[in-house]
Amino acid sequence: MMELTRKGEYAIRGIVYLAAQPAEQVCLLSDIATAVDVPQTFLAKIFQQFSKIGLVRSYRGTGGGFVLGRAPERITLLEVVEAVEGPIVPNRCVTGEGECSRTSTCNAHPVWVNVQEQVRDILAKVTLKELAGNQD
Amino acid sequence: MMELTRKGEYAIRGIVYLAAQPAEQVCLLSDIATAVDVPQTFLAKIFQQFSKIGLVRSYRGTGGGFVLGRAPERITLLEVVEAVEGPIVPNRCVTGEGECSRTSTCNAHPVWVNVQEQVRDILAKVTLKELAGNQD
DNA sequence: ATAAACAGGACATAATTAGTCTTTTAGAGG
DNA sequence: CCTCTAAAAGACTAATTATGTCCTGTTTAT
Ligand code: SF4
Ligand code: SF4
Repeated sequence: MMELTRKGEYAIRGIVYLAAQPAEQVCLLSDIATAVDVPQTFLAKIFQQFSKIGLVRSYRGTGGGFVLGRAPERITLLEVVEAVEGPIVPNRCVTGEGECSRTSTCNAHPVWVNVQEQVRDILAKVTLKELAGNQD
Repeated sequence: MMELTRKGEYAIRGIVYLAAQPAEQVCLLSDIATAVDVPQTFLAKIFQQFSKIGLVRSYRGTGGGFVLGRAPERITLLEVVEAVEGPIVPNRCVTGEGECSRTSTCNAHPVWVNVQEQVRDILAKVTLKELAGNQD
């Protein structure tokens, strides 16, 4: 239960690698994929998602590649995970919608809300700077 | 990410219903399934798993059914969830095995260990007694 | 122009989820 | 002993999700 998918794991590895590079260093997808040991085509999809929401900036053509969208200390693990896995939802009933008719009376519901908050809180407090630290 | 499956949700609903009954009240699977709105054959599988590890006791034949295996205040939500969903593992690397070669140097690893601990802790502090409270 | 590199979409395969169905086993009652 | 009841067990199926690949297009530097 509650397992990060490979996509999520790859996403973290990829962007942490970027965060570990010198600022504004443009990196080739092929280099990142090799370095973090992820299929390049798969990582491409992941970085496209990052790019759309500005977590990374991409440059096409010769000399192109990827650069981190913001300073590493201003990107949290929560953002990275939610970018590719969607919101953290331990049970249907915490999506906000009328997903379960029992929500109003259910004693378990607040527990899941609590789990969601705690997990989000932990991930929100970790930045890419910390994750990229001393990769030497 | 991190979503409880229907099986897990059904498991909780089913055993909470049982916990809400008078002690030693034998309940028919068909009644439980109807009450908590779960396909009976599916719930059967779930209760078989409960039975194997003693969370419930089962009786066959006429007058048979299911009874809670221990007092509701001595069964935690964590036990119930892990019974049907397996251990709570937010990422492969916290299974204990040599699942990822980067574990020893990875800065993200301790974060997942932390997530696991926090979630387990929350679920372990909730008992069936609390979940079954005032179902009137 | 042309080659480098990312973007986007369609596709393929495997694994997991969410069940159903059928047969077997155990117990209660006549 | 016979039969009815109810759970146990295992085989099976359909739908969904995960995990990719492949092909074509677009942008950009030289
Ligand atoms: S925990 Fe309660 S509110 Fe949430 S899905 Fe289950 S029954 Fe519904
Ligand atoms: S978080 Fe780190 S240790 Fe865990 S699987 Fe990912 S790379 Fe490996």
